[in-house]
Amino acid sequence: MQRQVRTRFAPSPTGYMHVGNLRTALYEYLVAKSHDGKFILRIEDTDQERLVEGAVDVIYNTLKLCGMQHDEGPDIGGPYAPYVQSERKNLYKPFAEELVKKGHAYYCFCTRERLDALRTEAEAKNQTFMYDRHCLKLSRAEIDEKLKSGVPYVIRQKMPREGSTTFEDAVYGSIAVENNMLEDQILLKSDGLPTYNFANVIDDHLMDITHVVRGSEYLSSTPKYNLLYEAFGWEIPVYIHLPLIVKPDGSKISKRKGDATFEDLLKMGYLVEAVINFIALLGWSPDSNQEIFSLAELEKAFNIKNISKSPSSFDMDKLKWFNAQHIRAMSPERFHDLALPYLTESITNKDIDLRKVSRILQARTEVLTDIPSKVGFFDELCDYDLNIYVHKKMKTTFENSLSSLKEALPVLDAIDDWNETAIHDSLMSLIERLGIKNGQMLWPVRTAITGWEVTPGGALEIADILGKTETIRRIKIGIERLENALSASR
RNA sequence: GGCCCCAUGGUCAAGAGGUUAAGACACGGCCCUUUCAAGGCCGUAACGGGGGUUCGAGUCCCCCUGGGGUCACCA
Repeated sequence: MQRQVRTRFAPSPTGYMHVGNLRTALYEYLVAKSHDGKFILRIEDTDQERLVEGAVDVIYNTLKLCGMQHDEGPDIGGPYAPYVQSERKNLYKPFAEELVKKGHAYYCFCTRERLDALRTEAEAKNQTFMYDRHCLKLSRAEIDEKLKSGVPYVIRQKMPREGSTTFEDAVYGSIAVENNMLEDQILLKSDGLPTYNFANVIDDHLMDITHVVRGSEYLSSTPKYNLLYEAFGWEIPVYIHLPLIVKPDGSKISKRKGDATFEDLLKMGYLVEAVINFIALLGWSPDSNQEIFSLAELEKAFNIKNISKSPSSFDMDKLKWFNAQHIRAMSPERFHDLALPYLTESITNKDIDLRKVSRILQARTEVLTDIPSKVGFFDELCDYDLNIYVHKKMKTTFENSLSSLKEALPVLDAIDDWNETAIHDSLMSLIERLGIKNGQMLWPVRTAITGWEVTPGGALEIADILGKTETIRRIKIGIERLENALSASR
């Protein structure tokens, strides 16, 4: 019996969720769920200078919205509580001290000033700065003395000087790094809190995390973590480093550069499930050619071996397509619920049946925010350029448009039970009787009742939605305007 | 710059030595059609370069080039 798979999403509360982070969360969730494992949420807030109010709620909301319910976390507790690093603050120091005793770490009393000076100096010489191990040379007595007199200190990891460290990654394979490239990184900060680099190892071990999933930007610091696990004699987790999601220009998606966050995408009219579907396929591909996935389907299809190594770029066109696919696939009821707030932005006329508008819109909507600009003509008929009556392919002119409208008027007026079928039947038999092409009747009618060159839906659907009175009124306006134009030109 | 990673059409990507090098987005065309969509059909378009290994290389090795990541008392 193997250990139960446990993954963890360990964001720092920054107040927003960018898509790279969200994808990491998704893959962590999928790795766990595809193995019947547990998905844990842990908040990494050891940077006291970057605390953001309400930021943790953003994380909860996002996971909830996406349907990636965590099995353990700060809000719901669990056997490894607490799940917030700042609430675990007292737990890390003894581990750091243990490392000092074992000779894998040491106290460092260097001031920031000294470090900064060293760094500046190195930069001036165009060298890579690396801590000079100044405090490693301190004697036992000197250390005790400084400790006793309360000199601020940090604890640094002592890296081996020789040899190399190798680690295995489930997607990148075996990676080796020369130990002399590893800096004696800080484990415990002078405020007593651990750095991410330390806390993450301690917590992953304490919380029994079996698979560490994170972005490939952590690849280069992973050897240091391995050394830590080894120093403690702990079992090393499976590492799953994910290729980066980059922008179309190839650069990293970064916070603070105005790149769209998950929240932004929702505001832009994208669906949660479309975003999830899209990012699931950025860096992973299924065994089949299937492209449209629900979260539940992803849980079944996901596997670690199909994660790719190369970075992929976030293509809004493709996202838009996924969004359109999900919109088309949903029930008319759900689409209507989603569309409603956008519809009411440009339709205030209470006589318009918004449910019917939704129906003609569903196949024509790629993002929800497209909606308001598509339906304004329902609300009121604006002034329009008469030239739109003239359509080459429909073979329409001012003259035959006018005559079609005049013919249509009494026929429509005669309909008692105004509905799409009745309108259809009346107009179609009229067309047959007149012996003209459908377009020669329907194009002018649609033009007259909308005033727009392009509309969602055709003459019949729109006439039905507008209602008899309004349809007739608009056709009369069309007739009048066309007559005026024709008599003026004579 | 040091170290690490990556490299198939514009984009996402299949491909695990022998394929006419899938599929999708975007783009173009055609069909359907009362506009626009949706849908259907068709098309343009790729293995970065050079050396090896092999009967045979997109697939394996090396070099180059290009791109990215990382070098904090941030995570």
